[in-house]
Amino acid sequence: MQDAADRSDEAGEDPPSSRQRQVLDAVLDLLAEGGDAVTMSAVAQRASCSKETLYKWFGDRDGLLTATVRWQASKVKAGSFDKPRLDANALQASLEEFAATWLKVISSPTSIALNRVAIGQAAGAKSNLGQIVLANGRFAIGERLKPLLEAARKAGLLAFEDSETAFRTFFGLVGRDVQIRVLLGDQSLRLSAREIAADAARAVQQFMRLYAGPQAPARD
Amino acid sequence: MQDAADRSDEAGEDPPSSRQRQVLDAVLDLLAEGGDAVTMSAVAQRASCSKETLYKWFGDRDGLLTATVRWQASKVKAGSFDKPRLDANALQASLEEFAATWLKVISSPTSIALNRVAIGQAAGAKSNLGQIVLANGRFAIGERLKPLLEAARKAGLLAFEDSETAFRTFFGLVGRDVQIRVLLGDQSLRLSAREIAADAARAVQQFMRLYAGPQAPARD
DNA sequence: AGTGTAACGTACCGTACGGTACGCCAATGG
DNA sequence: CCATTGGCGTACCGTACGGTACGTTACACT
Repeated sequence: MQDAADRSDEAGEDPPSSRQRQVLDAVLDLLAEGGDAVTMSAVAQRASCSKETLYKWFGDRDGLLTATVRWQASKVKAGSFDKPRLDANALQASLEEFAATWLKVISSPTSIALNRVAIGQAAGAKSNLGQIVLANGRFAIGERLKPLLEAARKAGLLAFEDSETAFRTFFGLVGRDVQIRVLLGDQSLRLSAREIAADAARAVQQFMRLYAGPQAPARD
Repeated sequence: MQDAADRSDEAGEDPPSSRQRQVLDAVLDLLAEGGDAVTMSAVAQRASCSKETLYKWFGDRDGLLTATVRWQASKVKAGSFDKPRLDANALQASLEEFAATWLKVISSPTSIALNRVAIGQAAGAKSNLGQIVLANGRFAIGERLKPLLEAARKAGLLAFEDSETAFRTFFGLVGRDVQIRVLLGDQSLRLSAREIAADAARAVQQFMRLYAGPQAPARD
């Protein structure tokens, strides 16, 4: 049977095939309609494949979930920063876009469900699903934002010692209590596109106020 | 048997008896050593009581968890604000105490485990455990902090339109990415008492900078 | 002491779910 | 046209856990 041989995907590095992507989309579907519904049988049924195939392709439930997180992350990868021309307006616009994107992601049903599952798994010692989610969420966005922050510092628009610390403040100003509230199922929190834009603008304004550099335009 | 009669605790309002508190402490124990270990049998064994008693007292697993959350919350209730004399230093000290207490709570194993369980339950439509946790966590601290913020505004130390919004900013500046990271099991985040104090001081300083009122002392 | 009640311990039931086995079909390749 | 392979569907197994039943013990009240 040579299990070890065809388990090169065990490290989770191989990009999924087209059929596999269909399966992962089925997982995402199920996830979106209530995280507790994601059982191996349900996935197999939804994706019209057999459970045995699932186990062959993904090893076990954890592997399936891990692949799903990576797949979802690969879809969201967008809006990276590459503006060589950086003035105060461009910085503000870029930061607002980052903030709005981030808010949209963390309040999306898919992300909520994924985070819930990962957090549930994080209780038990086994499984590094939480790490995967962190790497593709919080840390990925940090790495994408830092170049922008550093470019802004170079241009004198921002001033800070450590870009990690500056980013964490930005993260806090943008997310505030949103993530914990949606994760705990707070129904009173409704984020429309308009509110997201307003929140993003407010967060960026506060951030700029805390981290304004020598070249930053004077405020009021 | 008159079930309905002796189920006056079904609403979850009655304070637990001493023996019941022992049981709840057992749950807290189990919770702290890995949230997945909290099974009804494990609780019964740890608390040296029978499962039947658990069901009689708490109705079902959800009721037990709910009672545990309330019990834990009742232990943490501390450090409320009642200083009539409010100057900049007192405000800063109070805010820092709030921030430090909050950081200590959300990074404690008990709180992490409790939040994980509640988030896990929040996936399914049933159970309002998430609401309970929110009410005793995020919202409780909000209600405790707002009087302080409003007193500070009255004294001209802070300026803001809406205390809820101001609080949310404070919340974000204090918590930043801490809660999501600990919930997802990030091992690289270690919060010593010293770091917590430093973080609290930084958050308060940033907050005061954003919300300084007319009577606030000039900075640098 | 006798009776009643609360609660302990344990055994038990049903179900849900992760994981495996196996039979069948369909396409591909000689 | 036949054989091999990959994948579908289904049935099945084992276990873990929520919830229930029941016999027994310990204490309280009269």
